[in-house]
Amino acid sequence: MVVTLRDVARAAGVSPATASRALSAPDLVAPARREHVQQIARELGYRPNRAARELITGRTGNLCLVVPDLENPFFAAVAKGVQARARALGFALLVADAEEDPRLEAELVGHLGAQVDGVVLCSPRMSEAELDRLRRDVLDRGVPLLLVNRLHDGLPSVVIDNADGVRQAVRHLHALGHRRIGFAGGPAGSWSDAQRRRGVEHASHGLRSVEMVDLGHFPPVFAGGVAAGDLVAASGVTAVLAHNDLLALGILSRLRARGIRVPEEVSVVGYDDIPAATLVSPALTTVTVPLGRLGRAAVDLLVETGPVPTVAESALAAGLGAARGEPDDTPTVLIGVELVVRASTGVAATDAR
Amino acid sequence: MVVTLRDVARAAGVSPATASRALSAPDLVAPARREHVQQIARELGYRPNRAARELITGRTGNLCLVVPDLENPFFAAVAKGVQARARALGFALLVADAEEDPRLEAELVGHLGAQVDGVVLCSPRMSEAELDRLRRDVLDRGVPLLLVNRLHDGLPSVVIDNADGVRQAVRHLHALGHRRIGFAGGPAGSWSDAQRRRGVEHASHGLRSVEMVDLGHFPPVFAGGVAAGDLVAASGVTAVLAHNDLLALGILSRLRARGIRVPEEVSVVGYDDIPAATLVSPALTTVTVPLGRLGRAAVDLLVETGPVPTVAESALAAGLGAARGEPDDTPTVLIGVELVVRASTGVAATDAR
DNA sequence: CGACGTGCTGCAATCGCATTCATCGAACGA
DNA sequence: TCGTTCGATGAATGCGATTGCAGCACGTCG
Repeated sequence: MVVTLRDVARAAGVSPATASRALSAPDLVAPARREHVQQIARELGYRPNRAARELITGRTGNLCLVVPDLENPFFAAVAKGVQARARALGFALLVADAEEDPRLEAELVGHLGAQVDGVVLCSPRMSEAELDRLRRDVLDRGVPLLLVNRLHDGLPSVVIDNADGVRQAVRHLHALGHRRIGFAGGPAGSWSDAQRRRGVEHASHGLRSVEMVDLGHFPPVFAGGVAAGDLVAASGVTAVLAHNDLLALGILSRLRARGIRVPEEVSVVGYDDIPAATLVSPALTTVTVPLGRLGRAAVDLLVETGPVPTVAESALAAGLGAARGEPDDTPTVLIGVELVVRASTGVAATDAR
Repeated sequence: MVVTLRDVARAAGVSPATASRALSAPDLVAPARREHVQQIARELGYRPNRAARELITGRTGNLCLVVPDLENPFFAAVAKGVQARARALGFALLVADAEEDPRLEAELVGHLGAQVDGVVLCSPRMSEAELDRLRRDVLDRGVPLLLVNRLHDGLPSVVIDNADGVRQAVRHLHALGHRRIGFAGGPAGSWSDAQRRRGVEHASHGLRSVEMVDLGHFPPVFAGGVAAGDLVAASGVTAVLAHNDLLALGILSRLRARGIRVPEEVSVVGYDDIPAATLVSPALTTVTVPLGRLGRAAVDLLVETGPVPTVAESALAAGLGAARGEPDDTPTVLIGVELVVRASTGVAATDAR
């Protein structure tokens, strides 16, 4: 029924050991014999049993991705990149949707971490404490864990260059003559919100006479943007930078519904460049984040990081430092971003509004 | 380091056999002892090794989902539903993105099928022949395979009630006074295009004096809709029904760009109700497909179908018929749909255009 | 000509768990 | 009281692949 290694070995007239080596450690077998075994294996349609292999090698050939919401285009794009690179490297990908619940995220990492060779975690809102618990788990179990778009001591990560993205956006608006610029932030607990907020401050310091107006925190969804839109209108800014595109689209929609013209009266800039950004009119000026590349980079870094030394080994290697959770040099990849100017930004209105 | 069943057994003072039974066949062990073992297992943080269990039971605890494009909101929504239900049933989910390539889809099903307990396949464009090859593979290997939104003899499937969706849309337009209605179809090879096209014909037969105008086949993306938009304008229809929302959004955008007002001059109806449908203005009237429910239903049906009898067994059971690939009664679930009326449809223009 | 690599190959021991089969004691009926 | 049955338990086996170790043949060098 199903072809096993013994079948191949028998058919090729060698021992199972040799057959195994011919297929997965070719240098150890004499060339002629090696070819022969491989040929037989091909003919018989032999497929190594992954469970058996995993049992003895400890490697599963699977990676795992945990995201808050698969339907969110941001994470969908990351997932696509992760999936592509994983497959290219010969891994299958387990995907888990945590339904926006940080506790569930942690649980999923715990459960799935046991059956994979590495975990990519997108968790903008998990608490630092929880994250630290996961990090310790990782040290215990030797399953590498990588963070997307978030930094944490002791965990490798791939992050977006938010400071630069925000800087580009602010400079763009400044160049168009905007001097009072609103910032519609993301959720208060979100790591990337904190990042971008800091980026905004930093960017505005470098420019003359720019005043940034903090419009507050909003849920990073369309409805959040609708609420934000009214604040934009009331604040008297001539431009607004939103935490992400969905928020920006909500703002756009609300402004238009209230008869405020975009970009003539107010310019709007988003972040992420999700597909819908080009489907609306005016098309959204936004910061495009190469999410596919981000996902691929995540897998590369994860695999390159390799099996994590167990807690005992790492304690030996690093003295007590590592065991006590002190920051060490964990690899981080920075993903560059680019502003794409579309129709939602324009020259600032000259008359005082 | 890692707790094994032997450790639990030793700590509980029983044999590994009893420990195993206490945890996975509780009725076979005396209540007191059972509790005790379970308690110990909990204290030690015992986790059964999935590879070992798989090796002996043949069950992996994983399901697999193959989709053409994870970033497509349609498939993202299905994936979310599949994922949720799979987890609820104790399965992990392997997700594979086939990059819109039917050949890759088949290959993925082949590879991943070997390491899962069931496969959910979304493949609108795979050829019938290829599909049939997969079906035969399934019989060989005993891995259940389920089709989403497509029918094929011998394979269970979950399909959308396209005929009804189209009927609702056409009746809606008819009620608004439209008499010449355009249909912008999907890709020529697509199964659901054929379905909807048939639905259109059928629906229009039931109504007096409705003329359906076939505008042709279009790639089911925004750009396809832009092209379709011009055909809509040239065809003199007062309403158009698009194969899916992306297409409809493209049409909407093109019509507006050409100064044709929606819905005053032309009404537009989409299909699928993707998130972006509510983000544009006018918001898109469309047929909402409960994709999450579809995904969940798919998993339920897949699991319920259970392990497929091997080819030998089924041949015995069904005589030569099954082996010769004759149609048998494979279970099919029909997912109902609903028209949601938004702002892109209105009363037909009374003046001849 | 003998000792010692060197290069391949096979034996056998895992890996962690489920499951079959035999055993043993208790409970029950006669 | 004894035989029988049944329920609970443990010892042993095997799932399929990998791998340390030993053995074998051959070549080389002293």
